Amino acid sequence: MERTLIGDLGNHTGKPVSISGWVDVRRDQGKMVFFDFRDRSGRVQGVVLPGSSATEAAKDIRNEYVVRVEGIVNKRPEKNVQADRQNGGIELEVTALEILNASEPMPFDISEDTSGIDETVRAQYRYLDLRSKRMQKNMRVRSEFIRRCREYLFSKDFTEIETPLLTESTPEGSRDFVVPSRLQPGKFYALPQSPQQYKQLLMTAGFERYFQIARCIRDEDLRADRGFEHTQLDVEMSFVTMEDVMATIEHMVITVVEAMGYSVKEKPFPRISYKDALEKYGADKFDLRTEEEKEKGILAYAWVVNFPFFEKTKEGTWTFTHNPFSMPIPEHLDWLTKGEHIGEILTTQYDLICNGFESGGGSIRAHKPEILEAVYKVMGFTQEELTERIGHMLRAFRYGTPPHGGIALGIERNVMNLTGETMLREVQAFPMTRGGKTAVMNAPKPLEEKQLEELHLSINGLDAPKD
RNA sequence: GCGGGAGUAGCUCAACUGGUUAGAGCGCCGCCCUGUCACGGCGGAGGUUGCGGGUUCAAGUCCCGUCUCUCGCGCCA
Repeated sequence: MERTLIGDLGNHTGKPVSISGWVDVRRDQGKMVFFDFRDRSGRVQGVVLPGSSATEAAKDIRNEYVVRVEGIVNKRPEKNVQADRQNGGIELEVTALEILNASEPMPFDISEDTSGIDETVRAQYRYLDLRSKRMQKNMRVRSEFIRRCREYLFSKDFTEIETPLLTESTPEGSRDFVVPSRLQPGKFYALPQSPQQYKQLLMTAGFERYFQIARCIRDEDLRADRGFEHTQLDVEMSFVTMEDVMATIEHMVITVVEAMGYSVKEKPFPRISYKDALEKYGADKFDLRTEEEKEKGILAYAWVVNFPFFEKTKEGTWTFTHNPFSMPIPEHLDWLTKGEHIGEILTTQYDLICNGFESGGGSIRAHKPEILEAVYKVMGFTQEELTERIGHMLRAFRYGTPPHGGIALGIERNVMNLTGETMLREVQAFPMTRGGKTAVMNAPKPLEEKQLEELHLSINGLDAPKD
């Protein structure tokens, strides 16, 4: 018999069906045994009546066993109807029970919110943690958010393009994760901190509208809302102004979150300058919701603009505040190329704020070599240094690179706002611990001697603990 | 790298100023139960108190070291 999803059983009243799934809970009454069966679509109560051919099997079955069940969908007797529950008006009269796989007792209770369970235990059994209702919901919200963004961007003629994971170190970025090269002894790849340079090169390549669900990897210490790996919705567009990018993204975000059933506090999104934000809220991130709106799960977006391009370092030299590949606002372009009023130059950067988090950020980019060069010269790079670091970008800009700009939205930050989670790990399937240990698997680990040899590496007296 | 919190049964926690055999709830195992829905009742098993030293007649408790988890700071174009 063909499998019916539990969520669809209501359409099969009075008929024989077969379902497959997990035993959510067993309630053994002696002569009668009740089960709640669960699959991806929901739950239903099963009854094994006295004298049923399934009675013997029912005695062996425990919670979280995987079973195939045959039975008849019956309407519940009036007094047993559970109106507030899925399938509360029906139950499955079990005629056959097949154990597809047994299960040991759960190491912790997955029938309720697991956020109180020790993180080490949750990480070790992440596949069980993910069975819990809240984690299932978080992963599904994440999937739907990504799906709807994709659909929106496809509808606006964007092309989805993947960029390399094995690449070159980012100039002046955060610390790189590096991968030793086997074919080029003593040389290393860096994992991307973002697809920034590649997506600009895709504008040179003439795609005009690009996006990618891009993994970004940075070797900086972890926080509740920050991991080694995160995913961003990376977007870049040609022939656009700040207004064009902001309008596109604003419309996408509103379309996506409203389709998911959320309410947006203010449309169009309010805008505030960096200077005013600091004066008004004391930070460039702020929460515009009232207490009541927080409870209702309303999303309060805002744009922050007019950031300074440069700031002084501790050593007294200049560095960029957001992105060295950005363009200054048009009125300040002259200052940049002449190297004047450095501290007063404003960048085309726009940050999207939502409920107190930075939801995304982007800018109009430098698309002419002399502008990018000017930025690096302000930061004290010599001609040789900047040729070494960004020569490939300067060259590309000499071959008809169109004016362009873009943005990146942090997927986890956005899903956190949608689900009300405050921990990054709660919206990632297999997150790391704060000490950098992977969920379930035991990475990082020492390499085998043979692997080290192939990579032309030695542990060189490095104290590598043996597991 | 720095500072705070935590580590006791499978899970969540308790155990006073150091003092009987380290307890409870849930879970687990066994028996009973024909309408339960977090079913219920009775009984039972389960502990290297993270690890290693030290002080003491006596350490879960005090001291030193160490590991792990976690929150924050530094860091994070």
